[in-house]
Amino acid sequence: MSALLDNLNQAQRTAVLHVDGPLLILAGPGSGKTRVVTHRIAHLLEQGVHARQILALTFTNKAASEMRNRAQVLAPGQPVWVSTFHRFGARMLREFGELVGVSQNFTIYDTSDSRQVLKRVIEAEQVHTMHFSPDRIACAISTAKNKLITPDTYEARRGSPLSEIVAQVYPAYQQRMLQSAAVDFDDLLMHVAQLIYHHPEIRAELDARFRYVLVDEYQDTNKAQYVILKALSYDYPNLAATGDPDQSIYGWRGADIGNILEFERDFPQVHVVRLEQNYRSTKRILRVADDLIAHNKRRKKKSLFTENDEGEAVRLVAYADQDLEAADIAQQIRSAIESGQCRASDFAVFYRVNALSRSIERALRKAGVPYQMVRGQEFYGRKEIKDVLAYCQLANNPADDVAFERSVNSPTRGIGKKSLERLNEHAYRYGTSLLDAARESKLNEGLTKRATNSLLKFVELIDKIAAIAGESVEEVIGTVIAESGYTEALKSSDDVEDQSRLENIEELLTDARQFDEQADEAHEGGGLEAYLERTWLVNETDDWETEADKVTLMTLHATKGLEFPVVYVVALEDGILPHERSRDELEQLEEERRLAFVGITRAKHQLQLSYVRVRDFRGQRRVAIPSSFLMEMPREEMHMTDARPDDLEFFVDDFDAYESDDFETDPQVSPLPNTGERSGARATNFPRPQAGEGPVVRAITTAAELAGGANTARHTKVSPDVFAHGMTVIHPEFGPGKITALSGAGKARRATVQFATAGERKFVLAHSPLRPAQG
DNA sequence: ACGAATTTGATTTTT
DNA sequence: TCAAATTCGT
Repeated sequence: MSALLDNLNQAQRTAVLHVDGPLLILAGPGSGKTRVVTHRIAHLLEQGVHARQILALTFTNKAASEMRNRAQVLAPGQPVWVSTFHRFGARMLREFGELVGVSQNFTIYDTSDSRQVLKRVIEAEQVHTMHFSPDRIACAISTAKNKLITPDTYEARRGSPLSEIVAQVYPAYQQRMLQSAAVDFDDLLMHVAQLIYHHPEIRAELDARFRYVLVDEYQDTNKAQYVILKALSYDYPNLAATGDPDQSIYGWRGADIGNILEFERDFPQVHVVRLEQNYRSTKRILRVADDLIAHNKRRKKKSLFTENDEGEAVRLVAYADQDLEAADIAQQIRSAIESGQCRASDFAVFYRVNALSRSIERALRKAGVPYQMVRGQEFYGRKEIKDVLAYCQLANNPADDVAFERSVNSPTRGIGKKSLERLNEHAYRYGTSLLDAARESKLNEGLTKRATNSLLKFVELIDKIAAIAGESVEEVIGTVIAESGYTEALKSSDDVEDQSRLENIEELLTDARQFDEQADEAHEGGGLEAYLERTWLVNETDDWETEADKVTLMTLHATKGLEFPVVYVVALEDGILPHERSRDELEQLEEERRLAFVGITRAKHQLQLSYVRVRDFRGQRRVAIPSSFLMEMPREEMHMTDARPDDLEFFVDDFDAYESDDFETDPQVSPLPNTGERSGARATNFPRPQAGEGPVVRAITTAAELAGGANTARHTKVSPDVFAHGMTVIHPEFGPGKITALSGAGKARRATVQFATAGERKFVLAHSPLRPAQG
């Protein structure tokens, strides 16, 4: 017992020793939250609480396995159920789903699958979607589900065309999903909430079953999750929520920060514990983070402190472009490793969007520094993997029309669009699944002999797979591969892509084998459905090798809960962080600020923030503006470096703006001394907006936006529409050329130009320096 | 019906 | 830039 409290501070002990009644742990970054939670679990067990009565819920699989493992160490042999919300939902639905219309063998559709369904529904219902994309509609449906608005309770708001469309599409979509025995991610929560709401006896049973519920990252819960948690904490109100409003970064997914801000109102008898001592970062890193987050209006004030060292100044570096940014970071890491003081795994590079990883990757590769990118979804999301799994899915759930459409003609068996249309008609008329429609294809007059034959053979194959579904997963998938002809089609192709597809399928088999072995060892779980469920709810992020000695590259969202000795956050630029889509709304802007906060507070000893003057993004070059967040950090904690290369010709040539007022420094602040650790680097003033409203840096954005991009100042005079096929044009670098192809209009207008000396090039005209030749 | 070729359009974050 | 959608040719 006493061992459990060793090395814990007062606040932490209070939390660990809390047994009954609601508990709210407000845990700042690096405050030892996971430690407290796991120790509390161990303490509960010591107090005689049965392991089965404890339920710990997290958002990510990564967090779940971390917690599970650490609890395992403290209390060996007492298997506490640690699960993600979605897995928990899935488990509940397998048990009780029939009560809300969900078949026991349901399939979980990922975003692209459910998007597919939505498109079909829109088509079938002949809904006029006006200018709203399926994405937009899907998003609205998702938002509704997160708020527990069901198809019957959804009401179109007057004056909102989108909501009118949703009111039409949502019920049809949901019906189609249920018909296919499929649920989407949001359904996993919504159906459970519905279940509990409509069946008080089940609610009571679950409340009693899970007497002690622990929730991690409570600030990220949405309404559905909130309702479920409350329902599980009614007769036994032992809900322990951990979270930090300042780390709420999933508002866009329906997370309601109000849940944590109002926890005390929801549970008046709550015991609140604040963990404010940080054990992770240096004083200076923490002050930078703290100053930044203090700019948020909607938050609970916290006083973060640490007894750690003062530490080095946080570095803020301005680079000329992303390649220099990447190269310098790679170089820094490389020399630190070579000096023997650090391992590659001490370093992490964070960015706002995945697309920004490219230059970093390239530079690290070039510098010979090992790295790993943590990106979700990749493996199970690959086409070939989904194709193979679709056979299994269909065998497990014959109503799964998405799986049917995916597998029926890959590899191609002569069942094309027309035949599928016929099948769909038949299925619609008789209210059957596509698989059953295929079974009856002899009765379907619209089908050709050839198609009928293929379909019957396909049905036979699925039946065969279904028959052996009880065997090991490896065997099932092996059968699919052997009998579907999928790999043969790949083997006979000489496309290099297909070669790697084959390898991926091999890997899938290995994965399945491992799953079988694990299930065997654990004497539980296993089976095809369990495996499929894992592919639906688990991504690679979860088996990210923490052990490997590699630099970690990840998006800011993926960093939550992690820490690294040295952290780089790149692209602190306006429009990237904060992201451009969050510019108008204060709430969203604050979320971006929290995102930056989360990234910064991952750093233990060293932190470098950087931005770039010119960024190539989505194939376009833009003059970048330093993030406004940089102005909100305390400059006395930071060391500013302007890493301009000595030769500036390139930029002077291409960017008039570069030497203009736009980046002029604030004369009132004296420059920091140059420490000269990098050649060609000089200390400079912090770029700030000029006084008064409408700072000059802003002016660029506006101009750039007006012209549909940057680097247009010199070229705006030439409208893209003056160009015509066959016209002779002049390019400042490539010289004269002839337009051989044109497409698009306005700022999207593109041209292919055959140059006399430089060969063929393609341009987006609005952003190119091309001009018609005179005369 | 199929695959190649071309065009278009869209790009945050994740269970 | 890159993937999806559409058109085109066989």
